[in-house]
Amino acid sequence: MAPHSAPDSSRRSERSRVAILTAARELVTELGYTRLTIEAIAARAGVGKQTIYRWWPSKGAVVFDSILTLSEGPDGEGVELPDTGDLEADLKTVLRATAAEFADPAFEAPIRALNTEIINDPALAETYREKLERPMTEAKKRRLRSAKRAGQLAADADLDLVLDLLYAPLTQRWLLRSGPLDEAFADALVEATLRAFGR
Amino acid sequence: MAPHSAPDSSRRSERSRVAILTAARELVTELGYTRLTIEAIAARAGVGKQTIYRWWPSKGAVVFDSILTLSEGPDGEGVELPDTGDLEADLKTVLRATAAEFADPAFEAPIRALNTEIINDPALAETYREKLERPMTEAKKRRLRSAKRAGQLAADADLDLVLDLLYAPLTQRWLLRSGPLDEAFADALVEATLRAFGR
Amino acid sequence: MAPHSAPDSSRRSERSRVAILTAARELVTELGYTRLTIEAIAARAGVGKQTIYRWWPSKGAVVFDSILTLSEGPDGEGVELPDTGDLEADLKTVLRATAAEFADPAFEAPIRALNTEIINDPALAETYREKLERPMTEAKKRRLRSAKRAGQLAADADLDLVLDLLYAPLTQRWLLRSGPLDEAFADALVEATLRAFGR
Amino acid sequence: MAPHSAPDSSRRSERSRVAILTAARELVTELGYTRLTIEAIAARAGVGKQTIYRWWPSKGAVVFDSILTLSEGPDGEGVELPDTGDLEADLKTVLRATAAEFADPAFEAPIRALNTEIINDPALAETYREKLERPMTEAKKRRLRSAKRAGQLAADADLDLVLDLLYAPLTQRWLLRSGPLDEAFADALVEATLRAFGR
DNA sequence: GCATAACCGAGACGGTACGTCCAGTCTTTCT
DNA sequence: AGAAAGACTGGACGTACCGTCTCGGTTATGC
Repeated sequence: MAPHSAPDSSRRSERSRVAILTAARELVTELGYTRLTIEAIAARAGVGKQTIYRWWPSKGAVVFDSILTLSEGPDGEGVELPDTGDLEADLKTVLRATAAEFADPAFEAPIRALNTEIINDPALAETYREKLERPMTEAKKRRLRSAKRAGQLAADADLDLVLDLLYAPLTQRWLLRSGPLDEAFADALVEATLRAFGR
Repeated sequence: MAPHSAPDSSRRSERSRVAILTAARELVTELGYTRLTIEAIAARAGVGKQTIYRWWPSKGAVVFDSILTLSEGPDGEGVELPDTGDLEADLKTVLRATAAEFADPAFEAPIRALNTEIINDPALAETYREKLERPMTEAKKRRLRSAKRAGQLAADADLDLVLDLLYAPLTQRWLLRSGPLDEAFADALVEATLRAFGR
Repeated sequence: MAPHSAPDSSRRSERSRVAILTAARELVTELGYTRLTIEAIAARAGVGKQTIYRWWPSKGAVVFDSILTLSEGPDGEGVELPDTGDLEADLKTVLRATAAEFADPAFEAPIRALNTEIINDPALAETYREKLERPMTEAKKRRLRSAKRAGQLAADADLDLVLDLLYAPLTQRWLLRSGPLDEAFADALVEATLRAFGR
Repeated sequence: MAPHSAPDSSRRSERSRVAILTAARELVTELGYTRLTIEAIAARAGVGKQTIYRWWPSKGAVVFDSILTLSEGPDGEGVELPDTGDLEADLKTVLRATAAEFADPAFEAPIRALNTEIINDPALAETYREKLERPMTEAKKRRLRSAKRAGQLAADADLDLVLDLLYAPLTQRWLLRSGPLDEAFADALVEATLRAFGR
């Protein structure tokens, strides 16, 4: 079990912890991050404000934790990308799925909230990379290494750079709403990246 | 001259307008966007709060305008990228410069503030693209079209996609602090992109 | 007009001032002083809490002011005791009236509140003596001096002491509920005091 | 021994009881009654809050009990006033001593606290009269009856009234800080009272 | 050339939320 | 079972800002 989902202390009320995280997730979806308040979370969760302040240092930290619980199945570590043997097809599948996820209104508000916080809070950014991004990044790199072995990716390709080329434009367009986020765009990203690093 | 820098009315006090924008720029650097308040801007500018509310709809709009004045020379439209005839060299120059700008503490706080607002405010995002991004994008595209003519870039290359590949990873790394932002990274981005779209 | 009933500033909202004082008076009667809260006063008065904190330093000060307005007719200074020429009869009238006032539930809660505050706050006690007690004391002394001139009171009687003997036992019994507060007691106080200082 | 000073149960920790009462007495002196909190008492006494709530119904009750222990010698009933045969001299001695006690800073805070509570809590007032006041009152009355027998006090004097005249002005002046509390005042009270009830 | 209306600085106003403190209750662990 | 410890819900505290609203005091035309 991931450590953040366990009580920090044996005295801690699991009931309250879950109620707070649930309320935060709901409210950030309903109101957006800026209009979300600690008082509203406490009220919705049926909890004293002090219980929130006792266990989280800031609104951002609560929301962050509430998002962590979203993306966490029974086995938080077992993320794996499809590997059909065809790198281009697999990447297109994955990027199309990511683009679709960005369009899902249930994810939109929390993820924008998360990014808002991360931009302005280096400490939270560090936690984010550790807890959320790294497992995903590792899974992606495993797929890319498999592609290298299969001769579908240049052996000397910098995997971090490859992932940046694939994902940064997608995230950027979504965050700044600077262009369409359709499957054509996802495909074009994959194709361009593989032109740069393929073989 | 851009309309936002001109008085909206002949009655408007230019002295106050400048004082407010200056105070906003200073305070966002000192405090960060979140801790910045309209009251503090008014106090620092020696201005009544109403004068701010009269001319700007939100804190974000003030900060946005204050950043506009930053990036505006005597002629806001005349941005031009270097064109030595060597696309790769020119792009590396420009991307290295962009990376350096991101590291400048005088730019850091306001630009983070700007991005925070843009993520959460679609209307502001639209204005941002119109006023700040488009002129830059146009200049970049002019340079890329020149490269196409010179046979240094594929004739059918999607210029928006090329620019995304070049700039999104840079911006992303800076915003999320997810990796080093050095000249090697800038160069690698240019090289990869040209491998994908070169010839 | 007494100074405390005028706005401290030309900007001050008379409507709010009166609403706050009225709400305080009502609430102290309904809830008692201890259970009275600034938040409740603000809510009942339809006023922001800050408006209370802007003009009064403490809950005690608000309640005190609200009581001042109680005991203030169109002419705050013109208190006068009856003077029929018969000191004993007049004092009995006045002390009986005082005892009756203590029994009036509309006065009970505020006056207990006032005493609670005065006991623990020397600054408030000073204001109390200045604003509420002194006018009353002066009126009482005027009556006693008239009695001296009429030969009904020893010429060398210490008027402060006489007033203490008359009033302190009454107030004490009421505050501490240490005995009956009836007309017989009031009469006995007057008789004893006149035996000590009469002629 | 008075019941409040004995454990209410054989299980009760005498160590905790004493620690709580001591902490309460110290804290009321240091902070005054209003700023005194149950939490602070528990912390200073090294005791769980529950232990206080288990044995006392309110903050006032704890403070009251802590004051009882102050005024309680090995034999709580054995108070006796001096009886030299000279009533006036004896009363002056006692009233001067009372005035001096009021001036003692170690007594000041607790006794003000006690009065604050008594004014607002009829139940506590009853207990107060029973436990603290009555023994003192009885002792005083014994001395006055002795004076009656000696022909120094009118045989039909209402002893409660006599005591009110002697003590209420003293207590009043101290509580409301309405005048000097010196020996001259104590003497004048005795003299006036004996003029009213003497012979 | 003088009124008059928009703008200005100032700051009080009704509110909302903050982050803290404490009340009084409940639960866990130890003795 | 009582006690120390301390987390819990709840509610008030006093503060900071929000965005709105007067209040006088300049301007700066436009009648």
